[in-house]
Amino acid sequence: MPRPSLPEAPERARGQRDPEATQRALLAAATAEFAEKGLAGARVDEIARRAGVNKQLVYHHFGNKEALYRAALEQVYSGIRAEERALHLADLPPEAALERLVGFSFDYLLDHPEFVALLNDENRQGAPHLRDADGLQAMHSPLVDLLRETLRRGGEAGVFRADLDPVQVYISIAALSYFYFSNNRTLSAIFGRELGAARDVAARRRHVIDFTLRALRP
Amino acid sequence: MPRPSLPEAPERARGQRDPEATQRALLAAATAEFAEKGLAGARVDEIARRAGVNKQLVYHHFGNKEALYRAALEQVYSGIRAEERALHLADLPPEAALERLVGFSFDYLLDHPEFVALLNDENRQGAPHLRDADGLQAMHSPLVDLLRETLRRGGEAGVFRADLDPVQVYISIAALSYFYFSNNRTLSAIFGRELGAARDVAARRRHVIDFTLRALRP
DNA sequence: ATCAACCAACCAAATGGTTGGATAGCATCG
DNA sequence: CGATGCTATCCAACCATTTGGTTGGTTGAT
Repeated sequence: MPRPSLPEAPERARGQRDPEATQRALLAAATAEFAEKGLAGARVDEIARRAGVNKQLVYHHFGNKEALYRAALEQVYSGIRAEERALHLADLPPEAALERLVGFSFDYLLDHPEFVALLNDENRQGAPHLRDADGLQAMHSPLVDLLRETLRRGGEAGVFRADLDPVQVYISIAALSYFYFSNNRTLSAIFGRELGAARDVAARRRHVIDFTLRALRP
Repeated sequence: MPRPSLPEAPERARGQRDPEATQRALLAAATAEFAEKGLAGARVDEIARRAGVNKQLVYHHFGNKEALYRAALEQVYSGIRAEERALHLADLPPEAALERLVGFSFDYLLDHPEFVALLNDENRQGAPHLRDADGLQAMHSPLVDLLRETLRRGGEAGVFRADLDPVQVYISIAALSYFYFSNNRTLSAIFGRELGAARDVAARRRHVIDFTLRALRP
């Protein structure tokens, strides 16, 4: 049985209510709109249209445009955190664990361009919405702890340097993948090469893993 | 004799004209405004106010808001390209040359936050303005050629791997510095540590150089 | 050398489409 | 029936762009 509605639109029998589905639809529409156009460029009318609901429901359920933006930000953040927590690296030998960690960082950004776009916009503004987000404490990525432990194990086993700062390494791992996606279009323009093509993406993935592992060797 | 005017405002004796100074002032004001608020968030009124000229001059000299944005983008790009061309690496041994190259990339972004901010905004939009910029051909960074040559020399001397792709290495070098600055606020929030402080910036600079040089070793 | 024509630089105010948000009322659920 | 989800309609503020000019420098014919 095919669903004719937009993917984001809540399915609602005539005259029925489903506030949770409405909020989900609004959040999904908002995430897409804010990712495409940023906070300033996004239009509340368009978000409501995409969600298939009346514009006033934005104000009813979220308060105002900026609060909706904050909700979208928090949601994409909690999305990546959830997947990060599902990574189990303790079972793997240090080098394999690190390869999985780096690969995960790369793959997640590849699969979630809206995360990159939203974070880009938020950072250009100076991250004012993330600063006073509720779950800021819980936002600290579990990856840093996983990384710290992996580096420690690798240091003991003699496959990694022993004097590594996990925070610096974490930032570098994130950087090598994030920059490739966030600046993909300008890089493609500069190099006259379509870096978004599957072939180039795969080559970049290999390079990032290789580059990182080599940098960590003793 | 102190000048009471804003730094961006053209000095103009009463009733005098100076179209070039006006355009410079508008470009400077536009760069700052677009960097702070993005294309969508920037206000033409505010740009004119910052430049100390009448709003209509934006239209007289540049055509419209988007053309002014493009001009600002092209200007910041030509700024970094100019400094890149001033780098002479051929005289240095490969490792020293690479250290200088990486250090330059880092320092330039540190000193030019408006470059990072503008590029962030342009990329989130999908880089439509850079795509049809006039000097696209001339935009190809001379750094890639410098890097290619440096890697070749290092490969022959046995201090670098011989199978390195200069484009991938260039992207990685740019990434390690760019991401730190572009995402500085969210990283600071996540780690609860002020990564913009001079101490942290210096530590990052050392890390980036070290990380890169180690990754390139045979 | 003078001056009238011309045009770029400049300005204040108007325009009109857009947009975030408000108001008022209807519908449905518990 | 009271509270909450929801819709239609409205509106004041905002904002990019246009209009309709004035002003000052330059040019070329006299």
